[in-house]
Amino acid sequence: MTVKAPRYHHGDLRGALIAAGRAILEEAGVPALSLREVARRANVSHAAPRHHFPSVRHFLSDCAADGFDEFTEALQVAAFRHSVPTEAVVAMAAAYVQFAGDNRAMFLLMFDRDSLDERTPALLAASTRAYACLVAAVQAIDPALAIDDLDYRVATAWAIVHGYATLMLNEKICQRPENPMTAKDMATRAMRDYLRGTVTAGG
Amino acid sequence: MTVKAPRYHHGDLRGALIAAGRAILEEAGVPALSLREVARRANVSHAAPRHHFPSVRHFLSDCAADGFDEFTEALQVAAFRHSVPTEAVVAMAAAYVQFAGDNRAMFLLMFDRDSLDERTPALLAASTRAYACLVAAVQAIDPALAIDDLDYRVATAWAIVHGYATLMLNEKICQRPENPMTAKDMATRAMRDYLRGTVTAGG
DNA sequence: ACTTAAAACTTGTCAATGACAAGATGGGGC
DNA sequence: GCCCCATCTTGTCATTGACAAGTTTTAAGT
Repeated sequence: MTVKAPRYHHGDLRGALIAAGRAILEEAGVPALSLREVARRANVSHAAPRHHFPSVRHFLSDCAADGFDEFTEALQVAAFRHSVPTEAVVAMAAAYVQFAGDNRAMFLLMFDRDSLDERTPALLAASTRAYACLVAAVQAIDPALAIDDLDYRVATAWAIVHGYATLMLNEKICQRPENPMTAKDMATRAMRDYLRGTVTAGG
Repeated sequence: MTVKAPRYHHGDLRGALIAAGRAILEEAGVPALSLREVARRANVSHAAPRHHFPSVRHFLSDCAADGFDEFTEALQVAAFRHSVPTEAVVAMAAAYVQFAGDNRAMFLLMFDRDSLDERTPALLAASTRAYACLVAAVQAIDPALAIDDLDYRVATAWAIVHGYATLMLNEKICQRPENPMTAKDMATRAMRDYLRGTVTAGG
């Protein structure tokens, strides 16, 4: 990174704003994030973001799109390490909960419909890629499965990991400190149990 | 209800404020809910709520406590209709997703840690009752289960229904309109599959 | 019954926020 | 070399949560 003299035209203010937004999310969570705070971090006026994002909703949507991209990357890295389809899905489950724990505020934002505009192109594309990644992994277990059964299996696998992630982030899981099992451990075990129960039984 | 002449002292402003808050939640969702709007609905000044709730956080917590009470009631009604423990848990799963769909904003609020103060006595008590209700239903399936395995089973059952509920409320489920399965249908089926896989296999 | 303290409710104020309007600046197309 | 317009600015407004200080009613004590 070269030292930049402050110019009237930033050069890549849009990217800088998103980076600032993500930094705030990571450091202080969703409640601390405002367009004005983002502008302060980027050393621009409070109205500057408006020329790149029509509303705070659109700004958050583009931040979330960034998050979905990294999320998808993490899921794919986990899946690609395994050639057995069921093990790939189990690894994805672990990566899903891990990502949620490592990126609490971002994860909550990504699935907070009320704060986002789902029609934002970047968010739509990124979340679709993440979903496709999940579908592909589940379908690889049983490629000939009927479409309705596939829908159900994908939804259930997703619900298990998303439920664990959400409950964990809201401190509803692992309430007994003497239990060493983490939410990630349990989610992994749950995914294994589910796949064992349905796949071998011909769901 | 008798016609009330407007008095300086409301009589039960606290209750009226919570009722107003719940009405706003139902009609317009979380984003529309503010203490000032609640005060307007109750025909009191903008500072009146402050004498009953130290902050908006505490107000929302007491609203959420109300929600948890009705939630627990709905779960128990569903469970009590079945004498077979596994069927009771399956019925609770259906009731869980049903409640989330019927009370979207309230459900989202109930599990939004960032908006609540979990130490609020009413909320703490109400959410604990809901959790105890879930634990009891799952434990009834296999009363002799080791504590760690029970923890895991409760968490997984919870994650399945909570995952389905959360994904449904954020419009991540049932994206193909030609699939007639609702999130509630799938959650019920998933709970059945999970219990069949683990319970008969001896956890 | 009368006094008085406190609870309940009021108006007024402040800083922060999102959104908008209108002006200043400077880079790129011609 | 000149102008256009994207980019960034300052200024403003309504809304919100929180707080301060004053007013009205209830209720407790004598």
